[in-house]
Amino acid sequence: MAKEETSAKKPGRPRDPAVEAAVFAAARSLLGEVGYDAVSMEAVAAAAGVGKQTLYRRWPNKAALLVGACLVDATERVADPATGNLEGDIEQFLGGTFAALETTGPGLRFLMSQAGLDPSFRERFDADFASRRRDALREIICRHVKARRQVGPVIDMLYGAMWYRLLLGHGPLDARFARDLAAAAARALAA
Amino acid sequence: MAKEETSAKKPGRPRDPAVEAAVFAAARSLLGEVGYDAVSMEAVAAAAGVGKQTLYRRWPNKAALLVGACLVDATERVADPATGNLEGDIEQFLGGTFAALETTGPGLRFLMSQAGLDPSFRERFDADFASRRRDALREIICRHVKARRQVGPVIDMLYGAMWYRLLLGHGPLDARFARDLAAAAARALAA
DNA sequence: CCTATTTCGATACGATACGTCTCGTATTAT
DNA sequence: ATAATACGAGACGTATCGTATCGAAATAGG
Repeated sequence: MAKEETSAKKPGRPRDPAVEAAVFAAARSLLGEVGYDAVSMEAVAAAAGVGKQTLYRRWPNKAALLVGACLVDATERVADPATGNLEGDIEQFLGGTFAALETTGPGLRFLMSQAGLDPSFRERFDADFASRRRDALREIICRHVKARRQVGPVIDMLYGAMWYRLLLGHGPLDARFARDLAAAAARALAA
Repeated sequence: MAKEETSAKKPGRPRDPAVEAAVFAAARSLLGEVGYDAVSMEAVAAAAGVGKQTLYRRWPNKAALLVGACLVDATERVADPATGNLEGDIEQFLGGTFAALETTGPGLRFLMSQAGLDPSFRERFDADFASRRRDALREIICRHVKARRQVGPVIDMLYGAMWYRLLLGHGPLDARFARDLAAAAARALAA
């Protein structure tokens, strides 16, 4: 065990370090354009300028490749809001989150879909990503709200509304939606 | 136009009325067991005891068949609430919806995941299933609420919270959650 | 310098599933 | 009786996944 400490003692030709970045970029681009089903491994290989066997040498299957490609930049950063009141803080936090989705939206939508399909990935995705976002929003809300009893369901409603629109695309994720959600949440949390 | 008034004047052999129910039952069962991708049309045909061409004679593709199977089930099993007040009606509608998820939850989770992966399926799933469920909830809410402005976002929050928990599994979809959501929605919609 | 080992791009290959097409049979209206 | 349609069954073409193989290139060890 623990043979990877020096990271390379193998005799043969080393792996090209540029392959992974090229493959991930090609995969994210294709995923955002046509969706998971329509992304073929041959298209990824062609767009990245590599052979198909190189893909299967590094990733066990198509899902693992695309999950890896989307996970590398899923760690988005949303600035901490400070408007002074509950509704304003929620609106600013959601607005920043929605703005980040302009670039990371397709990848995150794919990751959530994968979470719905794969129970083991679901656990990791919730623990490493989704639950941390909920905690960030919870901390903002709890600055203003004393009664913590209703905070949990409201957080699920806010993030749920975001994912619902991200997954189905039946409505925009824009500043107005952030304002409407913040207003509804503030009324729901009012003592 | 409007040829379906008498429902049948065509010469040939009529369609077997038992086929649709058998196909939908087989499709829902397989969908809950193995997931969208692993459900093959040949397996549905075999489980329902029909020929493959019979499936393609009635549904244009696999996606339409599975969406139809789940839509029929959802509309049949969620009763129209009549408690007399907004919060009670929402709670009863959500409670009935959550109860139906005990059996249909896995299948619906697969369908929503597929919607996130496949843009063309996303359109069909929203138009044929999700938007109809939103309309059903909207009609219930609009019996009590005059100001229609905030109804749309609140519907996205309610159904969003349901799908969020169904996909990630970080919290239960039980009667208490239905009550908490109904209470929050009623406060958000209060004039 | 020489050999073993591994990666590289390229491509042939088997397996699987969608959706179409055909076949012979059964059932209905005219 | 005839035309038209639905039925179960299954062959067929196309597409994609994932595997296997090939010659060339790159690296470590002797």
